Amino acid sequence: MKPVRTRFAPSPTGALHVGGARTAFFAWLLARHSGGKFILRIEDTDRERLVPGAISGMIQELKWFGIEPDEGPSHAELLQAGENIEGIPNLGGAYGPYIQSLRGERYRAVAEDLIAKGVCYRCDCTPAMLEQERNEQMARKESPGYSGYCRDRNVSATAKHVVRFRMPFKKTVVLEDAVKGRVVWESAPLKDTVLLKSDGMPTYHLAVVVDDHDMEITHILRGDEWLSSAPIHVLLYEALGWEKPVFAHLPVIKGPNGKKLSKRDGSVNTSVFREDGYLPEALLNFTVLIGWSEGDGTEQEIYTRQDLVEKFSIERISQAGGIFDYGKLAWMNGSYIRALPYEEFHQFAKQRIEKSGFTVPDARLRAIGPLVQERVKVLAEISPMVEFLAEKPVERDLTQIVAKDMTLERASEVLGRAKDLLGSLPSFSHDQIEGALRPLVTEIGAKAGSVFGVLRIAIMGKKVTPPLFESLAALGKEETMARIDQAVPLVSAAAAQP
RNA sequence: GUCUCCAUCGUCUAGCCCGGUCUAGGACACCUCCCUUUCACGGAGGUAACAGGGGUUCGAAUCCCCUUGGAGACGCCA
Repeated sequence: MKPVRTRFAPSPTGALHVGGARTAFFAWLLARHSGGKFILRIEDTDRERLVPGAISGMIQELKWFGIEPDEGPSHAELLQAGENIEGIPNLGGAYGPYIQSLRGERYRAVAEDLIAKGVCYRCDCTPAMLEQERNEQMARKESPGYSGYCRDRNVSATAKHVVRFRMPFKKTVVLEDAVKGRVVWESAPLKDTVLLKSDGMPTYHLAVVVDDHDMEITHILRGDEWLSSAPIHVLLYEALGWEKPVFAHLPVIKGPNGKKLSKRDGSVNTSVFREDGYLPEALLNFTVLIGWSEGDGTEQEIYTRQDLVEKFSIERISQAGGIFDYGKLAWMNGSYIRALPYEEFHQFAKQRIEKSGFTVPDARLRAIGPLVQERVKVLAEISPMVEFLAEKPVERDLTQIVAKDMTLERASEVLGRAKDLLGSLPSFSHDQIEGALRPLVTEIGAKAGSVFGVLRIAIMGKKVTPPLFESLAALGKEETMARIDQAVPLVSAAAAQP
């Protein structure tokens, strides 16, 4: 049994997408599960769509998820490709370079070999010719594809040309896919695909086959969208006399509308989820569960990275695509946040507050933090929830005070009484505050929610806040009294309005 | 248009390969109730699915065929 080697092979045309991330997770999980290697390879053969910084970005995003490839672009390679290496691990490995644009010679050599074998041929048709051909085919309602005009023209190697695969006229191509099962194609409609572009760069089809072979990849895990070009790859392996790796085509992740997940559906880039305050463990857990299930009858939904590594298997990958349910992700993320040791949550809270541009004394935050921790689903919700602790003026929407059993007049009374009650407290603990305020409810004769609601608005400026007594205790007596004093005239004035 | 893949609650899925134990299980969401100072958390219930039609069989969510629906591919993009 050969040691397992899997790879994630993104093209650096943008940021890491959750779909791509899940492909990476599956490949990484399989490698870790079987004690094999996980390789990162960059497929940057399209010079036009290349986005500077994308390679470093990919590596950083994977790192955020706690995934560091066993092999991948070294610093030297990154530099050659014009990438930044600051804060980027120096991967490297025995099968490099791991950036395809650095391996051009190898592909060209294989292409020459293929031409010599008669499997491929040179073609000098211009893009304009091809487009016209395609349009005519479409007009005739035929399936579009290259006619094979240059097949036997022996186009000179010195002319500007591409190299095409000579698709057999009649051949049955069979792929035993690890998730889809046996898939069969007839070669005829497959057409003569370009393998080497006129700029000397390989297309995906050539590069992927050559690299997976050269890098001794044993399992190709990739998105469903590649299934239709798999027969080309199978034929290439056969023509080259190379042993095929295991293919596993992963079910797609769809948006809520059932179509391919796109920015319109919500966040798609992992960096955006990070900024919103999703935890990497939660996002990983969630995405892995789209298209994979343990399936032993347990009701488990929350899996640690280690659980996943132990339990993952290619056999349990499902065939049908799944919709990315943002709501369920939010639930799961909240569950991960609640499970955090408080100190960790505290640090996250401090970072978030700092980013929001206000300051909260650490003692105040610490007093209320645990209550906030069980209330947020994403880290971004922390700041608005603790903003009342900041040393800055409170903005109050007094209209929110009014309820079925609460008027502004009565609110004035509530505030006046609360001021007396709280003001005479020797210490400002949760119990003391509750002891003082509880009797006020019966005294006023309104629902507890309404009475305490008045205090929430007056002191914290919001109707929905962490629990009142804890909040006041966190604020401290001095600040609480000051805020009541500020609110009293405002409420009286509002009550006096017609 | 051609090719390929897919099809269990609204969503993620278990069950399907090895038909009976499935009056189809879990989770998210939703609804009700409990807890309760708001919001959450937690707890107890509830609504909700085998796409349709034919076979095969004593028996089908499970096997076969067809239909329908959905998705992807058909580029000197990956």
